[in-house]
Amino acid sequence: MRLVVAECAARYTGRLSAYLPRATRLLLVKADGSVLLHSDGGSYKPLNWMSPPCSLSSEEPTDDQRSDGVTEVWTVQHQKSDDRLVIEIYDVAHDSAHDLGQDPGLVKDGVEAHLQKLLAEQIELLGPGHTLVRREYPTAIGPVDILARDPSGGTVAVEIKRRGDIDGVEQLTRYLDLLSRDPLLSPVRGVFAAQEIKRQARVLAADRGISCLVLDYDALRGVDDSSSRLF
Amino acid sequence: MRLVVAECAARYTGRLSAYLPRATRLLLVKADGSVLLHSDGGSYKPLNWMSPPCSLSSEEPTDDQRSDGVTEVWTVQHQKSDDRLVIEIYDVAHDSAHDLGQDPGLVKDGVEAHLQKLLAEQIELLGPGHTLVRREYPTAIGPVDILARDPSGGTVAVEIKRRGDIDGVEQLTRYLDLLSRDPLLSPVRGVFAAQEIKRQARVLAADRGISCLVLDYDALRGVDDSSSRLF
DNA sequence: CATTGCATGTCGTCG
DNA sequence: CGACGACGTGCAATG
Repeated sequence: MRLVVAECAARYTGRLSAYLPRATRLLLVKADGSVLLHSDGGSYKPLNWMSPPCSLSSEEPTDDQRSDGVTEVWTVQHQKSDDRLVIEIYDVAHDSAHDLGQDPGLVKDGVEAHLQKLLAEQIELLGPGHTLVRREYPTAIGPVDILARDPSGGTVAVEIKRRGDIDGVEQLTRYLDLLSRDPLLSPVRGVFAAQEIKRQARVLAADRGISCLVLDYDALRGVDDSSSRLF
Repeated sequence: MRLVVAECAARYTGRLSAYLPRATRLLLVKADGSVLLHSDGGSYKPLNWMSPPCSLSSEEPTDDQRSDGVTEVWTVQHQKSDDRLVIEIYDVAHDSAHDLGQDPGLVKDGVEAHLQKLLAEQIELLGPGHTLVRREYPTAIGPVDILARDPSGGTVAVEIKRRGDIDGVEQLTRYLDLLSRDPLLSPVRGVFAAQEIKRQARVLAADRGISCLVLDYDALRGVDDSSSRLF
């Protein structure tokens, strides 16, 4: 990894065209040739960048550029597309290289997957007498998160999201359309389950006869946590 | 901006829990206190990070940590939530600070906006005799990208995307449902326009009687480019 | 300030 | 390798 702090200007052309006026920034060159231009604020997204696979080449400035104060020109060209980032470098304040080695990578919990597992284990949250058919019930247009039976023999299709948005209701609606054509499953009721359900999603769900179920992650985990069980 | 290259381990807790095992990484501390942990690969997304507004504090390691080789512990706490990033620092290979000043920011072209403008100017792409009513035609559920009239006096609602996905068809369907209730507009036909239209979106559109229009950005620009005009 | 929809999204998984 | 959905999505425009 090479770290350069320098006054620079940059132009990106590819899926769009963008220009970055002259200012002092961090230029981060990774081992795979990818480049990030960071300012001293904003979020984790760089002002401009080139993703791997790409190649970096450095050239001498033209006479015009040199008279403007440019000391070096970097061209970062994407390997598989015509995306290109051209960086004009003026004064360099810092330049260092570091060997980082391979990174073991991030270890993280699932979220939607975890909610799905927990709700499947506590299927009675759908109402008394409900039984699980299966998680990830396959259909022609994709898997339904949870399929269950209610006590009267009807089917319940559950769509689970971390945040319940209008898109999730649309998705569940498509599943319900499809599933209710199957005489072995019909009638099919829909349940939209999420940690938080937006007002618009709630309205759309109500309009389509879909129930909403707010999931309390901590409560679900609490019941699941064997250390908190009494039996 | 402070740049630290060090062997470190990190734990994030907040919307999820994640752990980053011991390895050498870049720790980038911005002026607003935000922190990015980058490895020497991947794309512009850091392995772990804390977004502003947040505060960074450095503490002495506990005896256990010290005996493990930890020389310093950083705690980055988000101001408005309980998101927290704790970084255990082992050997430090590099540590430098730089004054970058304010950044003028990125100047970029629009994309969907540009496509919308170009299609509005070349509305005959919808078919001969079509006329533009207006761009961003307002409705109760949001603006329709383009509204036009066909030669028979019917209305055409156009939804424009850079990439035509199933969501865009759903969005257009909601507009069509709403618009066709207006006797001044009815009948309303739908056109789904994008630079690239996915197969599933195409199928769903066909099922709902919506036409698909693939936009060639270069061709649209070519016609728009005054230098290429003959008149 | 909350909501909405785009993004040079990036990143995983699965066919 | 492409497509599909989730994301600690981030981010700006908008009511």
